[in-house]
Amino acid sequence: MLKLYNSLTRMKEVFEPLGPPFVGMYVCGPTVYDEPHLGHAKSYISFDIIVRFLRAAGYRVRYVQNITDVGHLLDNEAGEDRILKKARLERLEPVEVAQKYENSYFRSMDRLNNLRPDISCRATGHIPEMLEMVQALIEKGYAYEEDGNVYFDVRKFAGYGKLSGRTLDELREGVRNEPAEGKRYFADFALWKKADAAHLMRWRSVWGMGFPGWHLECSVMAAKYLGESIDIHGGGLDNQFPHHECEIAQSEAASGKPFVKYWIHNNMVTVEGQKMSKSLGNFVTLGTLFERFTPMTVRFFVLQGHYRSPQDFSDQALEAAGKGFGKLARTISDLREKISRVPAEGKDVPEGPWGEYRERFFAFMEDDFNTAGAITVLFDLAKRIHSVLDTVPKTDLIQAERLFSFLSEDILGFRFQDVERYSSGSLESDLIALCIELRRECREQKLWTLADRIREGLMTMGISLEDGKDGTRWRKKT
RNA sequence: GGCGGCGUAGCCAAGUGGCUAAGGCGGAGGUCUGCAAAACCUCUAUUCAGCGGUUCGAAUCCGCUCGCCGCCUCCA
Repeated sequence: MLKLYNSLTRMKEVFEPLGPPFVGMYVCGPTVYDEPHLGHAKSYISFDIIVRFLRAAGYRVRYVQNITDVGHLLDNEAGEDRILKKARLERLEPVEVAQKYENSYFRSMDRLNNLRPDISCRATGHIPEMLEMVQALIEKGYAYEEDGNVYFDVRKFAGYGKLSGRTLDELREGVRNEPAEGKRYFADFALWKKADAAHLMRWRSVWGMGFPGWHLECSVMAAKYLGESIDIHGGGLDNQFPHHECEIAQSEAASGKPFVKYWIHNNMVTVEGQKMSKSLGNFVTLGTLFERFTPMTVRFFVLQGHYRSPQDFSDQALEAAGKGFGKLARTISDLREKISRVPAEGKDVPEGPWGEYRERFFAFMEDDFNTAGAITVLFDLAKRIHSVLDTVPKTDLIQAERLFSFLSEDILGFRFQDVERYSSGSLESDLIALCIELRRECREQKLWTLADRIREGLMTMGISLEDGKDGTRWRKKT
C-alpha cells in the first residue's frame, strides 16, 4: 500500500489513482534559459524515482513534463524575459536559446539516468490552447481584460490559497511590490500580457499582440495530455506559491473539476550551507559538478536524502556518497562475475531466498518514497551477498543478481557499468591481463618492489588490482 | 513584517509516541594478504539544539528560547 505526502492536505495519504492502473503525472519542467544546475538534479531525480517506483508497483504511468520556452518577466522595467535577455547577450534567436538549453538539460538528465518524460511539451507549441483557456475563463467570468492584458480575478475563485495555506489577507500583508497597472486586485495574476514589437516572442490574440502568463502553460498542457483531473502534479517547493496555486485557480475555474489529486513538492538544495544563487557566486551547474563527481555519485547522494528534506551539497558529503555507491557497484560486479552473466532485461522479482529484502525495500519505498531507507536494505543485501558468495548454489546467486538489479537499477535508476570490466578481447583488457601476468611472475620471484610498481602504475590509470585466492582480479576504479 | 519548514554521532542521513536510536562515509581493532586492495567480523550517539510541559512512556506531541532555511507573484 503506497502512501505519499500530499502538499494539498499536508498529510500522508494512501495513493489511489483516479483510474487505475493508469496514472497521469505532470511535473514542472525547466525554463530553458541557462545551464541545468544542482537543483534540477535533486528535483528531477526525485520525480524519476516516483515514476520508476509506480511502474515497478504495476501502474501504467504517463509522465508529462513541460519545457518553458517563453517569456516570464524579470523584475526590470524593460519587460524583458529571461530567454530574450539571453538571446540578446548570446546573439541568438530566442528559439535557439531555448533549444540550446533544452538540449543541455536532457544531456544532463540522461547522464543522471533519469527516464525521459513520455511527453515533453513546449509552451510555445501550445499557444492556441492557451488562448482558448483564457477565452473560456473570460466567458465564465473568472478573468477580465484591461488594455491588452488579461488577468485572473482571484476573488472569484473561492479556493485560492488552498495549496499554499494562505488567505488573501495574509497574502496582502506580504505584498512587497506595487501591483501592476490594470489589475483590479493585488493578487490577480496575468493570463495574457500585451507585448510591443521589441518583445521578440509574441503572438496574435483577440486582445492584441502578446504572450501568455507563466502559469497558463502548465494548466493547458496538463489538461491536454492528462485530462482535466490528474493524479499527480510535481514540482519544486519554490513553485508551490504562486505558480501551482495559480494553476489550480485557472484549471479548476475553467473545468469546474478538481485539477490535481496529489501534489508533490521536493525541497531545495544549498551549497556548502548557503542558498545557491548567481549573486552569491556559488551557482553550480551539472556540467561543472560532473567534472568532479560522477553522475551516479550525484544520484546516490540525492537518494540518500529524502525528497522533502533540504539537501546541502558539500565536497565531503559527495565524496562519501561516491564511496558508498562504489560499494554497491562492486557487489553487483562481483555477483555478475560469479554467475558469468550479464544483466537481463525484464528480470523477474524473485520470491525465493531474498524475498525478505524485497519486502523491506518496498516497505520503505511505499512510505512516501523513502529512498534513504531503501538504500539501507541494499547495503544489507550487499553484505549478505558477499558473505555467502562462495557458499550458496549458483541459482541463489542468479536470483540475488536479479533482485539487486531490479531494486537498484530499475527502481532507483543506478547504472553500474562504470565499474564493470572492459569487454574481453579489447586492447585494454589484453594489456591489463599482460600486466597482471608479469606481476604474477615478479611476485613468484618475490620482486615486491617491481610488482608494486605495476600495481601502482595501473592504479594511476584508474585500474585497481585485487589479489585473491584464485588469482588477481582487476576493475575500474569508481 | 506575514506564512511555512528544519536542527539526530567527526561528516551525510533515516526514524515522528513504546523492543537494544537504521544505514553510508570516516575512525579503532581483527580475519585474509609479501604488502596492499576488496570482502567479512567487532567497536565507534545512556542520547536526538536548549529549557519547561503533556503522558505509565517522547528524538517523536505542546509551549518558549537559540540557530539555520524556504516562500510572499523570476527560480527545480
